[in-house]
Amino acid sequence: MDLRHISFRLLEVFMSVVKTGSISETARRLHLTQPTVSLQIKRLQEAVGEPLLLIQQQKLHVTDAGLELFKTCQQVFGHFEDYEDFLTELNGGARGRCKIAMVNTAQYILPKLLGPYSNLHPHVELPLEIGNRAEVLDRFERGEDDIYVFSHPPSLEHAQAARFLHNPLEFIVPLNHPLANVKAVKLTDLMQYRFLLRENGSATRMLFESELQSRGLVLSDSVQMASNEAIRVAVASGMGIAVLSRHVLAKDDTSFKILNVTDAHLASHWYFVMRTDRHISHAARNFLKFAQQHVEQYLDTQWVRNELHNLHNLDLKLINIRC
Amino acid sequence: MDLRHISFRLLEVFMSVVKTGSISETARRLHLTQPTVSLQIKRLQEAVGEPLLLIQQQKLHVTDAGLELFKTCQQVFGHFEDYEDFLTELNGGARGRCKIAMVNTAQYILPKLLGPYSNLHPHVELPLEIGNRAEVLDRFERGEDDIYVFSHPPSLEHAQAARFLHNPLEFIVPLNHPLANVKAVKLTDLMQYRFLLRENGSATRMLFESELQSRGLVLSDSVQMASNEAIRVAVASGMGIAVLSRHVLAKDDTSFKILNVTDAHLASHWYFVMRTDRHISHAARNFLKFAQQHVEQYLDTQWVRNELHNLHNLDLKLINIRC
DNA sequence: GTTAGTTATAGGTGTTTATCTATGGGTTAC
DNA sequence: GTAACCCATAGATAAACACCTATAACTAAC
Repeated sequence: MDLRHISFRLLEVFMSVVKTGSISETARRLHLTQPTVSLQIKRLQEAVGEPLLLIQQQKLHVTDAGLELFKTCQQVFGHFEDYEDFLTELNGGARGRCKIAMVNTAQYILPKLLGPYSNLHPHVELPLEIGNRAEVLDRFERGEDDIYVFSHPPSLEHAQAARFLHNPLEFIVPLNHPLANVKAVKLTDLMQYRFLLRENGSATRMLFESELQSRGLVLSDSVQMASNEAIRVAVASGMGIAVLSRHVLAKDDTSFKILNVTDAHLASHWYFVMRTDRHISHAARNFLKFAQQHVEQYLDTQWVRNELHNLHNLDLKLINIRC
Repeated sequence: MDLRHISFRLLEVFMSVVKTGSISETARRLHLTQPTVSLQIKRLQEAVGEPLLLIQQQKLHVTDAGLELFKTCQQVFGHFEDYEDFLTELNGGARGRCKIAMVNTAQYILPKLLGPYSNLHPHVELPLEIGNRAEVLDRFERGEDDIYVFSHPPSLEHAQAARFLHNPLEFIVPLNHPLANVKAVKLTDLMQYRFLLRENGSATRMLFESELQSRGLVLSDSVQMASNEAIRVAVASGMGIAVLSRHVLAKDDTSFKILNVTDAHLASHWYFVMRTDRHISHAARNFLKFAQQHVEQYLDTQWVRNELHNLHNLDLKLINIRC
């Protein structure tokens, strides 16, 4: 039996012949001519090396080998139907994987969207990668993930990005800090204090430092710390003051004080970023659609800046990835 | 998803790529060139309408859709392997159907062969048809069965036949018959008695009547009866005398007497007959082979005339039956 | 920076295919 | 015996396929 050159079309034709018990009838149903069907069956028989149909008493008769092949075909087509169902789910975004890499700070925000999404589509795998800006940029370079989350979008080629959330920065000081109860302070007032900063390259730090530079200000003292959490706790315990994303600060957290800095309103935005040259999984596409429709619902409405519609010129790309 | 033009070869190639994780390696293994494999995969992806493989970090990576397709293919090939096993059994004659039609008298003989054969190949279906000569000839005409058993072979076109057993006819009389204890009788001595005969067309009767005709003898009285059994019982109960196949008479049956007719040794042979224009099932072929090898073992050796080797120019014919 | 290894693409070729139309032989039904 | 079916075969054609070679582009390793 040599199936190499047997196509599924051929099996379809064969099955129809078995079902109708007639070559002519099959031809009519499949909009073919009778000789075509005759020939197809002949080819199939040659491939199988066994008679499948024969004529007895002027009637088409299915041999044992033919009947068994018919059953086999039923099974096979069943499997492909299952596969088609799988594809449908995949296309509907109900299944698959959406790999997301985000910078540290985003972990205060994104889970609010991921939670509801994951509940809606429990079969979608959502592996998350969290790293500092440099690490996430690396992953982007290598195209390891479907979606990247940055504040301060990287202006790389092959990148497309869209905002979804405002990202205001706040100055925080310990409760017992001299400025803690001052109603309005200026940026220059802060320069004399020790600043606790994230590592170089962090979007928050970049934003802050570029503001300082543009105003010709210089910090008198700074300490580098690896995480927002560490900085928040360090500030609360009096180690210094800091600039942190509003989203990092719980509303009811009274272990520090937020300053009202009247002459500096630092802010960036949170972006979903994707490579334009990579295939975008259905799950990823679907998650973005979900985000577009539900950011207002699941994130603080006052900060939402939903520009995700900009992304939806994503179309399915097949394998020719390198183009 | 449009599988119509997808051949099994294509799926094979795809599976190899998934297994090796490399297009080039697959090309080497399947003795193809790398572009060929590349192109095949591309075609398959177009047919499925979904990316199956993509390149991540310079490595070929199977997508969810690809992996699922791979699993589907495994299943599908599994089914076809099962089917191939089935065909193998079929070809070995271990499975299938061998439809046999025989004339009444043969039912005293054939079961002795069919029993052992059926025990050897329990999966072979052996539907038997039993009828008088005219009925079996009809079946032959319509090609309803694989094998026919006749004494006195029909000289039809599209028929091939081979002997396997001698079929001597015996004259039997009731125990209290005047000739019952006569050592040697002549055929003419019998003409005055009432003969119990099978229906017209029966091989036994044909043989007997042609013998009478050639000798210019005429029966004085005869009664027609439908079965050998009926005749045997009727003879035993004194209703008349009869000519019957030796094989119909049990060796230890003492309810009648076999005459020693010195001037008439009527005999024919038992034949397996087949149509030459019909496909011969593997099971039928196999049964004939079995018969050829085992007639001596299962039938009375003294009567065996094994000429079945004459049949074994049977070769497999595909559907073009009408030729 | 050269080499050896990927994969994709372009272009070419002989073969196979999926079809068709036309025809012939056979059967069934009237 | 004619009409209306059935199926098989022959012959033709355009498309698709299965391959190839040659080449380009990219990466990893030396």
